[in-house]
Amino acid sequence: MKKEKAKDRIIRTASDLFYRQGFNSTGINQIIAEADIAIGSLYNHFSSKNDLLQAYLVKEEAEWFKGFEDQIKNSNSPKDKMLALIDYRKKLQDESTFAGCHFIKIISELGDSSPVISDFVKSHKEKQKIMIREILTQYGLETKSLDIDSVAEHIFLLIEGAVVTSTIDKNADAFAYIKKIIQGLLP
Amino acid sequence: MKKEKAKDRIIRTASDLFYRQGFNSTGINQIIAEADIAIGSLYNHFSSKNDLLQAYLVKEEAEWFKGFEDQIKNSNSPKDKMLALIDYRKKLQDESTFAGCHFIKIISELGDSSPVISDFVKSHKEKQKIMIREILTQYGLETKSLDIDSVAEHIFLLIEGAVVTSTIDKNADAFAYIKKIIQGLLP
DNA sequence: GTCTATATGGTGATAGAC
DNA sequence: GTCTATCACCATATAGAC
Repeated sequence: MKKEKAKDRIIRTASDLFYRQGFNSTGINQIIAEADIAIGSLYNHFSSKNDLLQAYLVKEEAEWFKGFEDQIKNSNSPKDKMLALIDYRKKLQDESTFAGCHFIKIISELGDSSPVISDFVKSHKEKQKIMIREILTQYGLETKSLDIDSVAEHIFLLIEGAVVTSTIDKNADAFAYIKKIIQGLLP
Repeated sequence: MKKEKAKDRIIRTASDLFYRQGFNSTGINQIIAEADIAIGSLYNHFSSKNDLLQAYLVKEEAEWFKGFEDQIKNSNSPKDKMLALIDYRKKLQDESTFAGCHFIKIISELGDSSPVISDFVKSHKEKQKIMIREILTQYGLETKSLDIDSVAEHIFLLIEGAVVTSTIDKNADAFAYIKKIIQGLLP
């Protein structure tokens, strides 16, 4: 196994700190200390702290979809895939001890002060919605009673609600609720 | 009209800045400058920046429930009250140009670093849930088909999802969706 | 590419005069 | 109760040696 490169160590450390402490509460000095790297090296790889933030979000999005593909591997029916999506969001919350969604967190912290970040997050959530619609589409023509757009939005909003609620409550109860509801929504 | 007192001016200014810029991005110096107050006066009224944060959240909660009472004034049926709740959350988002929920924002920014704040937010959301259950209870015994706890949780999660989604999307579309869904859920 | 040293300005908080 | 002056520390970012 090759030694982890400086740049990777920086971004891994920064990601972890941004997520756990928040972006503004994480200083450059802490990042370089925990990554065991010099400040000059950091600014050699990243032009600014904001640049590092963008790299963090890009990485998280890639890992999000990769992790979901993993979760869904053994699901065949559209219904199983949708339930796997709920299990996946629940798993992410469990494993982080309910630290919340990376993307909701950063928007909550930065507001609209950085349009690049706002646009990225909006686009990320849009991708998730599209994914939900694609799963619903796999039901095929036989279930034309299914209003795909409406059901997709309903499911998406329930999941987002469950994620923020479980973050506040520090437990996964909300996921049990929405799993039951969504099972009822699907044929 | 009496002149606004120093303490009130401090908390009003701080609240506005905490909400728009975030807590960590707002410095004491900015607060005293915009409130046109000396730093010694601020620390005379509040023992720390965290103390000011608590005062902000307490004030926001009081205003939240007061504003909701106002919104609901002309609603008689339980159904109208529930729809008024959705309109109220939508109105708060519209008026703040989708700046989001004060309580979700602060938890997203601080994580679990301040248990006093975490507990306060959790308790605030619990109060909202209880309120939803109370409205459902007003349907009375004749609609025993209504599983109050389940429907309350369903409605609550949809609203929370709509609030975070509208914050990210910077539009109120999600509220139109959940209003339709919730109308369908209620007798 | 990585390092040390440093620049410049802001941070929350305190002391003590009036 | 409000003020000014000041503390000790930390922020992000840059310069230049190796």
